[in-house]
Amino acid sequence: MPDPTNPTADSSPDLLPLEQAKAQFVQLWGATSANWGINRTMAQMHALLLVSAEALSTEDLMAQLQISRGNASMTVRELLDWGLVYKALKPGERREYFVAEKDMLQVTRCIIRERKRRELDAMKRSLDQLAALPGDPTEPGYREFHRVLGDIQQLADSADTVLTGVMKAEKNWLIDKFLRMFT
Amino acid sequence: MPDPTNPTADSSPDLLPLEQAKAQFVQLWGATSANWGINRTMAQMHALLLVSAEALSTEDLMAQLQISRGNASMTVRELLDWGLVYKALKPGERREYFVAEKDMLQVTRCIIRERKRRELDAMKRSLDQLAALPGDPTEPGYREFHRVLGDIQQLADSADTVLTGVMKAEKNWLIDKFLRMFT
DNA sequence: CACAAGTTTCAATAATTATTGAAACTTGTG
DNA sequence: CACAAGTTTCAATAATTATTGAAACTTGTG
Repeated sequence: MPDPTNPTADSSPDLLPLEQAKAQFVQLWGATSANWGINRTMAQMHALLLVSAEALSTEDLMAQLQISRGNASMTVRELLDWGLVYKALKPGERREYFVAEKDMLQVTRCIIRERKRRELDAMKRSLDQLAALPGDPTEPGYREFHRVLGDIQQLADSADTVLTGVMKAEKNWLIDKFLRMFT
Repeated sequence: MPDPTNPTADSSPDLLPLEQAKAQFVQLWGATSANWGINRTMAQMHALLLVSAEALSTEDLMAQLQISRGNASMTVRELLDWGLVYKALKPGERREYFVAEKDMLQVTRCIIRERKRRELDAMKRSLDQLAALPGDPTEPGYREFHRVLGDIQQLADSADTVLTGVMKAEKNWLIDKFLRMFT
């Protein structure tokens, strides 16, 4: 139900240019996340906190993203779990505030750590199990199947090595190395 | 509606061990894909073709994955688009058969190429647009916002450099380099 | 310990995304 | 060019995933 009087629309003329730019960034980040198996609200909230100069409360997040209290609560907790956002308690205030980790290298590390743990590590375990299944080496497709499996395991190992390396990387180390490698 | 007489269940005793292992691999690949914004059928079909010694027809794919003709047709076309699967026409046969690209380095390249094009390149364009928006540098959050934006652009550039490098990499080059880098 | 302020949980529901299957289309062959 | 074999399209529907919002819970304070 589009409401032309609703002042939260993107191109609303009563937003400051900076606020408009921020809103666009939040939208962009949310849209991008769809391709990566991350839910839109989480990506938008992360984006919003990234470009906020001050800490935001659950109320602020609800208002700015137009989401329910439940959604805001669960999503903020998930961001805390990932290590992408910290609690910022204001002295004398009951209400909790949140700030994003702003160092993008640190952000990258958090994301790699979580996704590696949830996906790559899990997949490697499954592949190992699969490769260990008994089978008859004289069966026609046996050799083919185990070759493909081995190749995938090798690939997973390479990915693991690279991701672990990136996580350990110091600031600038990464870019230096890669530039040297690829140029 | 589970049907205990249905012989397509994973652990069916009338499947050869190898067939069971293949089926498990197809399942694993399909489940993993959920985290990556790739639909399950596409991942399962790719997995099935990867571990098939022979070319498979649309009929074969429908039967083995228990999917409709429409789904099979659209998914196989998508795999062709990505360059992950080739047509294999059998002389004297009307029906089309399909084989997967089996070189995993080549597979990696295809996937990187497509995802980079669809996501990273698109995102970089949006970020550039966003950074070019006019704004008042004296506004309180202006500096903060543009710093974050710049950091993200830098990160995107690094990712671009790395991915482009991987795409150009020769066989073994990649693993050699990475092992040298990270060990 | 009663209460107010705030947070979390989770069943119901909405929104989104994937799949079906029948009709339309294409293509090769007698 | 009629027909059979096969393929593609796409509106309807099913399955999945995200969100709401009210009730239950927690926590700090007078």
